[in-house]
Amino acid sequence: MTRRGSYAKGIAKREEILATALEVVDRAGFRGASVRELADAVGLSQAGLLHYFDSKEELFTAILRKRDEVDTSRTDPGADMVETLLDVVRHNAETPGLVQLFASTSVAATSDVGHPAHDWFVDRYANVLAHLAGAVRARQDAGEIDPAVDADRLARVLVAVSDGMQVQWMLDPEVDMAASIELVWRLALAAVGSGAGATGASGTA
Amino acid sequence: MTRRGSYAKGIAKREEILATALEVVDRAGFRGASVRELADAVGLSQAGLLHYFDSKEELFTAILRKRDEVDTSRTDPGADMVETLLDVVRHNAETPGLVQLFASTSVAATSDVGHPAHDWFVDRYANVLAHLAGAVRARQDAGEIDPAVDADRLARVLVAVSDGMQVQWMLDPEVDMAASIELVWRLALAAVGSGAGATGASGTA
DNA sequence: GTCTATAATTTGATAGAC
DNA sequence: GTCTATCAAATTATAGAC
Repeated sequence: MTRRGSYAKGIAKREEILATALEVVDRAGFRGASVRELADAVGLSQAGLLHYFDSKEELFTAILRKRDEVDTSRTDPGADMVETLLDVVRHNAETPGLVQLFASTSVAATSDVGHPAHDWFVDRYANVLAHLAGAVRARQDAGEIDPAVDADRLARVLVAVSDGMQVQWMLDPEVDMAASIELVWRLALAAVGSGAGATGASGTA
Repeated sequence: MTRRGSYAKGIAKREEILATALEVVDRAGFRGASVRELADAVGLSQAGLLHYFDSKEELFTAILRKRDEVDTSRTDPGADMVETLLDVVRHNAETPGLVQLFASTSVAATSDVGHPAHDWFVDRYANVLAHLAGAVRARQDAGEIDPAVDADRLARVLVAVSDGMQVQWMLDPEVDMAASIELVWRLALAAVGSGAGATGASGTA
């Protein structure tokens, strides 16, 4: 019954800690918080908290993992992926601390191959991109998006807008992150049959 | 002749240091580098380097400022702002260290009002957004972009794509950051007269 | 399983000689 | 103006008592 990487570590309690940590980061924000701060917040000593996680990075990554889990369960599995993305982004606007944690961790982990969360981010982006590209292709098949548009590229744009708007939103919480994604999507739908996909290169990267 | 904030600090030498630091970060990368590391690289002791900058954050911000300066001088002042953005982003793909430094500093500074670089980022984004929105409006006046599209919002999208693609590019340097911006721009131009601007809210945020 | 205590570093910043 | 030396603080991680 033990899970890979967390053998003998009291999984139930671990989950409980993560649930609490999620709320704490959400409410109190994340300002490069230390393990000790988070430990205090969840009602454990620093050593007590690290008993459940191998390192600081593993701890914070676990929180992000948990966040994804919660988002997934809150979200309609049958919904269009773009709608799901919009839903998650709208929800993000109510969890500043998690946006902060995600933004800083994503930069740290993606820019360092040795970071404990690097591989997780690789998988996460690959997964989201694949789903979004699928949604784009579905619209292309339905004749609603110009088939000349590179679906993978448009998927990357949607993810980039989601990530990039977080910075602008942190600078000014009045900014509507979801509306930016909607604008891109609307433009893609409106540009059907206008040759917007025309480009020199045909590669996807 | 002394400048605000750098009185009695040997401006010429400071500039020389920044020029070197720019190259160093560019070449050697930036992995949350310490002042000491950078000091070694520019041929000064840690104390010697901090003689020219009030703090670590001020130092790294100065590097980013310098980068902008160099970009501005490398760039055609009369060019369309979107073309300029593309030019800068294409150039970024050749300076991984600076992208890394920018990404992590922007997250740290925007998420913390007390960060020494916070105000600079506020100004920087306001400036870039204003220029891009102007470029959008020019196209709208020329009938090349649907006037119903919110120019400020499209400007935010362009900036968000630029920022967001940096993360995807750090995960995979094969990714073409500029091509994503081009796609958005092409979609905007292609969607003219198709009602893509239609939306419930009319606010810009 | 949780805590106390502490190890082992590291870092930014300052004081003061030269 | 630059360096050496050092400070003071903070952090993660671990060892070991209970």
